[in-house]
Amino acid sequence: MTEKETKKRANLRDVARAAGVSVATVSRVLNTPEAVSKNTRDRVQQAIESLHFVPSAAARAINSGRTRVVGALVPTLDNAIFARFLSALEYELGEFGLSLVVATTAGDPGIEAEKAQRLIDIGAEALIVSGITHSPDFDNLISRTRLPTIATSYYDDGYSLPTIGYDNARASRMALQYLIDAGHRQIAVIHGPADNNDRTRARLSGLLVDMPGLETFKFETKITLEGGATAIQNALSAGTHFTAVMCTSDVLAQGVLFELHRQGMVVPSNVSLVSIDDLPVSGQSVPGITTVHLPVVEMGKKTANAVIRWIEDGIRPDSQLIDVTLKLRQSVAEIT
Amino acid sequence: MTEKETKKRANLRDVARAAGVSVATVSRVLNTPEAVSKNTRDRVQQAIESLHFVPSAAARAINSGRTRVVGALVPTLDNAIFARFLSALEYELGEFGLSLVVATTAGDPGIEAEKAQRLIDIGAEALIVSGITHSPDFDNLISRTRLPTIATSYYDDGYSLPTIGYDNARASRMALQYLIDAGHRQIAVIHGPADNNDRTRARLSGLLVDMPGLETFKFETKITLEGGATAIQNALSAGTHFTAVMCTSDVLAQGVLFELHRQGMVVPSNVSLVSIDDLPVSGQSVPGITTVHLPVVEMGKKTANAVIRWIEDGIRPDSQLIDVTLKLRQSVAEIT
DNA sequence: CAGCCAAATGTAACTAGTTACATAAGTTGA
DNA sequence: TCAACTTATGTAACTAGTTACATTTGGCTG
Repeated sequence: MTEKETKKRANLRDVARAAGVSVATVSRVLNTPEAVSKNTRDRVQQAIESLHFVPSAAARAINSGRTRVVGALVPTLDNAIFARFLSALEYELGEFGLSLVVATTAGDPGIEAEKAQRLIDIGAEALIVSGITHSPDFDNLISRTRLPTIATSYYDDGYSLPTIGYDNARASRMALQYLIDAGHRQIAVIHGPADNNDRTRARLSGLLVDMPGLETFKFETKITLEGGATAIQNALSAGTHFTAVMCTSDVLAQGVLFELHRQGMVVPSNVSLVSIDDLPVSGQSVPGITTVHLPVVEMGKKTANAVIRWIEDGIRPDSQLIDVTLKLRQSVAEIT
Repeated sequence: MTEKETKKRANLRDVARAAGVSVATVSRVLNTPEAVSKNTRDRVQQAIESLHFVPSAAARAINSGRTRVVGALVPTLDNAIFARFLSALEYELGEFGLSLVVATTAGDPGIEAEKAQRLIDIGAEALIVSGITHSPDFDNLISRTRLPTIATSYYDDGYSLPTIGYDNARASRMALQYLIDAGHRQIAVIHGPADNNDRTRARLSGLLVDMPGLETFKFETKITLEGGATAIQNALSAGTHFTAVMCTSDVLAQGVLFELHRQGMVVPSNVSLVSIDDLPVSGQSVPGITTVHLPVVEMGKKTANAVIRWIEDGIRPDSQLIDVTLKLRQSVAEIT
């Protein structure tokens, strides 16, 4: 193996030397080829090919001040609600030539701060996070770097960062109200961990309706199918009477539905079920689950566009409230 | 608004000037703080704070030659099988200080080549792709740039890039064989688009078992719950007789299961069902679906480690075959 | 108190591009 | 035929860091 073969990547100067031109000319071939005569252009192209030259992204970035990278921090990729959001976000950013770095936090503010630091280290031009509850380290980082950052899945006009999201409390109240209107008064509420999760807390707060005779029984569990199944088992064996189950996310509702099915209970004739998210599965399951539609695809688009305006034109976006609607399906029966 | 406020980010020189030291000293405070006296260090730190100084990632990268970014190209984020893979990949890469840029291709080789180019443009140190079927543009790009690239979800020792994945043909044959062993001879096969998808094609090829009396009826559909539901409707109304359904992915199987349920057919007493993927939902659904477990989390880890060795130590990984196993659950009945 | 060494800091040359400005060559018109 | 202009190319100074090497400073020893 000769010295030459082990040598590192060719740079602009190497190409210029090989083609017998100046670095400026090579740069022109790359960026404004029409400004270079066909003859020289071909010669430079050939040198580029034979040296396997690929321009350094870092060197370009240092000049333009742009990395064209946006970072997103989400609790997990395992819940389709985030995957769908990221999918829309990635697509829309891509339309504007921006790339998306995804970092998962497992819902841990410490990990979030760490990964946010890393995203900044790699030169992310903007950050997208979930919710408005973050660690002091994270808050300091954002205020110190003044990096364009948008909080999603949560609307709060008073927050220090622009928020693009929905009213989580309203979403759960809509679901609850539907149960109430159908005559339900004893309701098991199955929700994810409330610690460090302002979306969950907001959804729980939305259930604090002061109504005589209304009883809710809360069961906390992890947001997985299995978590939903375990929680409804607990609810059933707790001996409390309830005619309906309300889940704070569709993954839980799906787990509940499966477990009820397994136990021989039929939705909605034995128990009613409502939820929040409206993942595709809630439209396909049997019965279809009545759930509050969270427009995460729309949120992804709006977030992407807001980010683009912010980093491209320096216009800090206003917070945006995205409307939610209750999707009526077959999982709720009237209590007569 | 004064000139000063609209000015752009502070750089090393600005900090040095403000602290009354040289750029080298500021750089030392950042990288080897112990080499700087407490006094100067504090002074520099203060200047950094007050100027909101954040070191430029690009300038760092230009010196180190490292961006610490890895790019992954997947067909979609909407299928949990890819989300789970990326999740494991991101986690493992993160342990080594690498960030993951995710790009979706919608299974289109043209988009894949485009996004690969963009990943290279932003300085990705390595690429991870799905399968071994790519556009000529993509192939040229990889061979020209010699960028470390690993093909996943597919094992093929003879491919030009290292592959880390499973034997897709074997996976589907395992599922089929299980049906055959249970006495099934008429089998509806529901699969995703075979165009541009070598995983699907390999899975279909695994079904070409030469066995007297064995009949398979193929139905192509899009890989969504709804796609599965539509396909099984078509299979039922096609008038062909089958005692079992084999799906090439769990999302389809789930759609089939829901639709069969909707039609009042019971799995497995009326129809048996097998699949490939082993998403969590197949363990929770009723009945649990017998499906071939694809170890995507393990694949994510192995891919991450291979990438790290490649870019960190220059050791190009060998292809790795990851074993698949049939996960027995309750969706298959014996034909007697 | 000179001499020596280590610690602290500075100078300037790197990394790999882009680009303003200068210059050379070739074309056109008076 | 020479000024005026266009076109093509080169020179060198930027971008924002890192780092090898040089220099200064201070403490300790003989």
